[in-house]
Amino acid sequence: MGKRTTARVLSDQALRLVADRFKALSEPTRLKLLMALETGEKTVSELVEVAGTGQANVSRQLQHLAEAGILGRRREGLNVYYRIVDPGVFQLCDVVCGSLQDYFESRARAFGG
Amino acid sequence: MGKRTTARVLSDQALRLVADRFKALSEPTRLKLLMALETGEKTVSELVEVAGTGQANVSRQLQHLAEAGILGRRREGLNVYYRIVDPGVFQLCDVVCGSLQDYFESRARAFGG
DNA sequence: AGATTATATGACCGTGTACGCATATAAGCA
DNA sequence: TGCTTATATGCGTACACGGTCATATAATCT
Repeated sequence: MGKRTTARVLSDQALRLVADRFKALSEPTRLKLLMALETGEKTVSELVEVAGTGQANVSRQLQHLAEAGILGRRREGLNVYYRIVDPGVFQLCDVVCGSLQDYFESRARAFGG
Repeated sequence: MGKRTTARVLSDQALRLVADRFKALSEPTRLKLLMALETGEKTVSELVEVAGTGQANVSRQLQHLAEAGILGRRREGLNVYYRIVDPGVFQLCDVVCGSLQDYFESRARAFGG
């Protein structure tokens, strides 16, 4: 699987969409919420416990992720349950974690690790 | 490959690193530069042609990507060549593109596509 | 109806950053 | 030494956005 010889071509509009997807994952708070949701749907209150920030902010970040097409929303009485609807998210995290591991391991070796 | 039953656990520091990686990919200009580099290393001038923005900005965005560990830098005379050093980048783009495709296709079906 | 609980939203502040303009640095050549 | 070209950087501006506080909305119960 070498380098491409033909350029990947995406319209500016498509590029904007891809960039927005990445932007949705570019904040620790949102990543923390996603990790908490990996084991199943949770209410906003439950997520506030985990997030380490206020309820208003959690509500906003959840909305952000929902608008990005990553989360789904379901009301049940007083509670609102959020859940992951885009299965690709954790694949992305795995790839990034792998890259970071490679990155730091190579630097560790550079110092005689 | 179903849902995890045990929570993914990443320290706040690790979360920051992952978020920063995603942030590096969260701008159309930077994505455009990466796509242009997929077929091989290029000089800043060549990249300015593609980017649709000024030389100063291109230089900055390249630096941003280099500091994120995604690009490498090599000087040769007057020119500076940038190249991809993190092979995971395009895997990430592919996953995102796949997710977006699923997303819009499901919405297309909702309108009788 | 009113009281209570869960969630969302308006207003605001501070910070980060993309971009453009001008200028500085680096490298090669006369 | 200048002169030219390629790249980087300081500065200013505009804007987006995370976070907090206070308040609004939604739903349930008495």
